[in-house]
Amino acid sequence: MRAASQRDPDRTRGAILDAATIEFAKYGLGGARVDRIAAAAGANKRMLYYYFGDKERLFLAVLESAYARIREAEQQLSLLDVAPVESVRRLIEFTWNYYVAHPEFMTLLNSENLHQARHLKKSRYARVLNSPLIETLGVVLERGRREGSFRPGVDPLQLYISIAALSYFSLSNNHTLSAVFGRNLATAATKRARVRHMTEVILGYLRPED
Amino acid sequence: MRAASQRDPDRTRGAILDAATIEFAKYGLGGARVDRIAAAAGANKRMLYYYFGDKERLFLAVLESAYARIREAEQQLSLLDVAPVESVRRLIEFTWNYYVAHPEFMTLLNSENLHQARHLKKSRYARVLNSPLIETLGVVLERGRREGSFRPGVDPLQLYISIAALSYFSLSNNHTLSAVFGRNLATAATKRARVRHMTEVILGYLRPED
DNA sequence: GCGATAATTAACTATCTAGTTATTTACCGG
DNA sequence: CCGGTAAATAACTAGATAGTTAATTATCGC
Repeated sequence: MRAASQRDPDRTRGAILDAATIEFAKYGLGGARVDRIAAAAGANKRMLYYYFGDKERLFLAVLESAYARIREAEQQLSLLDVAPVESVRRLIEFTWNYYVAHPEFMTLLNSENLHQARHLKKSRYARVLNSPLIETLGVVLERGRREGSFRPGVDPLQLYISIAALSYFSLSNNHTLSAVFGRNLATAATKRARVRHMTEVILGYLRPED
Repeated sequence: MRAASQRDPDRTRGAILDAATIEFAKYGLGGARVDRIAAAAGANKRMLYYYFGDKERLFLAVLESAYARIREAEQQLSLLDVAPVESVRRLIEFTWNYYVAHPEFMTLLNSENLHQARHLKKSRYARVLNSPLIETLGVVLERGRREGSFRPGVDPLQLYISIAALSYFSLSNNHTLSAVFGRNLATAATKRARVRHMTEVILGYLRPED
């Protein structure tokens, strides 16, 4: 630990990255303003270019750090320590809770998809961003099948995408859904109903035939 | 029908709306440029303000027309003419195909959600946009339950959201998913596998107990 | 403590951008 | 066929915007 000093590259870089995460999440890549990022970070705008090159590379750094955080959180999940059904339930709830706690992850991904993932494609990190969860989920599905609680032939990647989809869509599109259906879908009660439904869908699907 | 003339308010207005749909879908609200919209529409930029007021109100007009188009397409679906299982299958495939054919619908919605649906909330149209499909789906679910092919207690709105979610997420986030999992999820084969999986998830969930 | 270098600052610029002003022209009812 | 109005045009502006230049200062190894 270095004593607080007038210069601290790590702190400055980190403050810019944090401010950029908030700015990009709030306004998208096109709507984000580098001046606002610098001001929010309490840094001179020049430092943004000093550490990240330009706005687009800063955006990539923001994306990479957002992915790193969700992967880190996923590591805390101990899916192999509990029964398969409980394991899937846990994954669904984790996914939901993570998106609720980190809505910026969704808006950043939306922005990146608008741009056809052109920043992420340049990432030398991309490999690392791949979730090791898919393999673990494969083990869980196989265990569940053997003990008779899951159907056979479930592709873990497809299932993982479906679990993400159910939470992501209802949270990310919550505002337009609420506006169009004329109901507030963001209350505690409607959120609980949504988690219950999603869990029923996935576990209902996984039930073996007969 | 008026003969082609040098002036045609409907054509000009329509050309601006079409160009704006493409521009907003491609760059988002923040990244869209009114000069590009005017140029693409072959109209003087001033006409954009003449017909729509400003950029934000143009964006709302684009959103409203996009919703009107999907609701119109939904009307073509005759869900009550076939058996319940076939009806749900048809809804899933319709949803998928519509998003595939109209990817701009998803990016426009993402943009609007980024801005917390603040444009749609101002819309005097929003109510009308509410889909009558939910009621129809309720009838289908009830029929299926009575004939023994569906489980009881399924909320039609929740199911509709889940069906939309499964297609929407995999298409909208296709680019980041492909980049992160190092697989091309946009080939004809992977798309077919996705539709098969989604259908299995929904119909598997809807199966009655025992 | 000193010289090199990394970190930081302020001021600047060329270009872009949403929106406006002022004017012109096509068209339609009478 | 003409006068009023709706539709369209061109030129402009004030402020914003990403990125740069050039100079300054703190820190660290020696």
